[in-house]
Amino acid sequence: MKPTIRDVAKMADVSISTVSRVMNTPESVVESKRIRVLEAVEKLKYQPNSFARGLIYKKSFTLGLLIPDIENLYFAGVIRGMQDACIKLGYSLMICNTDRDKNRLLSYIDNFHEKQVDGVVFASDVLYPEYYEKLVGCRIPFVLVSSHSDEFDVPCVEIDDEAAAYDAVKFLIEIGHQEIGMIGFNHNDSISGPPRYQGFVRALTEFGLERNSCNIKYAAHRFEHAYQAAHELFTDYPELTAVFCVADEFAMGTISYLKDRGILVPGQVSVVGFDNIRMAGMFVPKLTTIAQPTYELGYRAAEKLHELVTTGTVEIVRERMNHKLIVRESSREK
Amino acid sequence: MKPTIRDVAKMADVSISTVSRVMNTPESVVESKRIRVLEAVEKLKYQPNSFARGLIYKKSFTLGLLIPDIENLYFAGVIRGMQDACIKLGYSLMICNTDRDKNRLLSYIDNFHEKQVDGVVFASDVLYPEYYEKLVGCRIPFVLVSSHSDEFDVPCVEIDDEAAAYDAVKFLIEIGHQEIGMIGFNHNDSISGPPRYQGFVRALTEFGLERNSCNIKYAAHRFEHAYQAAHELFTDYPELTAVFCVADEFAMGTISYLKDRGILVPGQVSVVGFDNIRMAGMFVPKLTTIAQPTYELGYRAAEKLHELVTTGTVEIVRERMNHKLIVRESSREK
DNA sequence: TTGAAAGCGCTAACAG
DNA sequence: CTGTTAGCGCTTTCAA
Repeated sequence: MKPTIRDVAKMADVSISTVSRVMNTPESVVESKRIRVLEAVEKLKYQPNSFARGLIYKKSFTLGLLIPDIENLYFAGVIRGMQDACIKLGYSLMICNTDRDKNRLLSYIDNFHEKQVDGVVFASDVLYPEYYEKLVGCRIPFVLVSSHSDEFDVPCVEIDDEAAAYDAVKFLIEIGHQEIGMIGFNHNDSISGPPRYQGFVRALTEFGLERNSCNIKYAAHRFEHAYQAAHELFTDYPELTAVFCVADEFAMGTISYLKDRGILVPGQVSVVGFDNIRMAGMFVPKLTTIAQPTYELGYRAAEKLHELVTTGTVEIVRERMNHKLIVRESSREK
Repeated sequence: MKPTIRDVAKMADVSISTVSRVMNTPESVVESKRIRVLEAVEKLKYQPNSFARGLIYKKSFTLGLLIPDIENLYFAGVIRGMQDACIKLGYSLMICNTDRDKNRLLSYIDNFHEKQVDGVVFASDVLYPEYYEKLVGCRIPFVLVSSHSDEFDVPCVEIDDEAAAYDAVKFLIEIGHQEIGMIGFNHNDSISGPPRYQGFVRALTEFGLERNSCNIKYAAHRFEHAYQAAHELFTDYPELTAVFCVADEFAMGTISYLKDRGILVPGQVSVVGFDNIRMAGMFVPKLTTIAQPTYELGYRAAEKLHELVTTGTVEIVRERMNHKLIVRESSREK
């Protein structure tokens, strides 16, 4: 049996209130007793029971994180950032991978509710009304990371997807490409799909390249789909010399396809990715891409959630972080 | 305020015990009351407070998972498997990423202790005596995944690293390679380092190629280190036509290096990896590698831990799962 | 500065 | 079948 406060009290020959005091406000206990208690705590390896504490404080000091796909390296950074912030704030973290399954996500919320998490971070997916209502119904405060909601007024932290996509495409144009394609996220089940598409179109328009704005194929989230999308893209538009991919995985899938077709990257076609996942620098060729500050995104999201949980509100509802173009080997001047 | 059992009881006009019964043994309550209670539960979105429950059951129905590096895709599979097993078993999962930091790991154990997790899975790292003692001191049952301990008698589930490495090297030899090198894990801070090295040597010896057994460089866990190790390996042994890498990341780093040196893979040098992470099939060239059943490893580890937690012991202490050689494009006959 | 006692929300034994 | 009640381990008044 784990030792309880009573065991410690007995061993130190004091009352349980005294033990409780040394655990919480040690300065309010005379040194002699405090030392005895501390010794007993040490000897028994006593840890206050967090159930009993939770019952009283009505707080679990635990945060939840909902991510769509743990096999996507993008989230590893977010998790690390959130985890570090949690340590700093004295919270534990409960990470749940939904595999983009609605029911699974809903049942994780039930879980969070039951376990009384103090708040949850919802990552990088669209916040369907069902999710919103469930979270609100369970009275669980939450924030979004790499996502936002036009429909509901939910705090979030993300980058400016439109501007980032614009920068990527503008770069391609500035190094001389005139025939540019894109491999994007489906608009209906993705939050960053539309803004990245708009950024693509804006850059094109600005440089008088509107005719390119239909050179698009869509893929789900994995490189296999991007491989297929690249096939469709180059079948329909064989003249392309550059493609903007809204994810590094897509860029890898595209390059993989091009390689199988015998098309050189960046020799014949330039490819730029998005996210700057860790592998981007290891791919052959190394990826030119838009870097997202994933670690900081996660860190800020946790801080923001903490702010929401403790004060009941947040200063800035919609927070933006900076992206950055990183030029490596997968792109070349035309 | 979250509703309590009392609120439900009042609304349904029954006693709190009746509410408790419909939550736990519904068949022991007459239908009329049961329905009233269920309606009240629904209306109030009542969830039994898990602190109160935990206090009584002395169980948190939560398992902990300690992983060394969440940015390593190898663990994504393990996590998914464990998560699915947890859902099946009615447990929650608390994932902690140690970043291979001893103090961080130790403090996560404190955390687990405080949060009263019912057990923990320790992944893929060496179980130092400090860790073992702490876990035992906190009376937390635990199992190892992709790891084992010679020193302590701890249940574990892993593959046969020696045999897997042997298979990889044997494959290289059988397709005609005579000059083979290896990029391995350092032996002192890695659990699979020694057996994979032994498998390498055994295959070499069996085919009369012992002279190759010193063609080894070591790397830490990231591809950058493997890139460097590959540089050293080919500087010392330029005659090599094949290299066995103990991780897919190492294979990618090696290929990346070779590419930068202008050496063709698999044209001039064959490379085989280990793990079969998801990206292995997307790399250029696609990786020949040893596949580990990561999902199953995680799943079994959770089941095993559950067995340990509920029965106090496990049937099989050291459990082995099967690996499999997957031949793709990074290797070629000599 | 310290101890006794109430009570957080729930389950389970006990009576009825 | 159902209600009353005694704790689970802890924090926090309230007195002393």
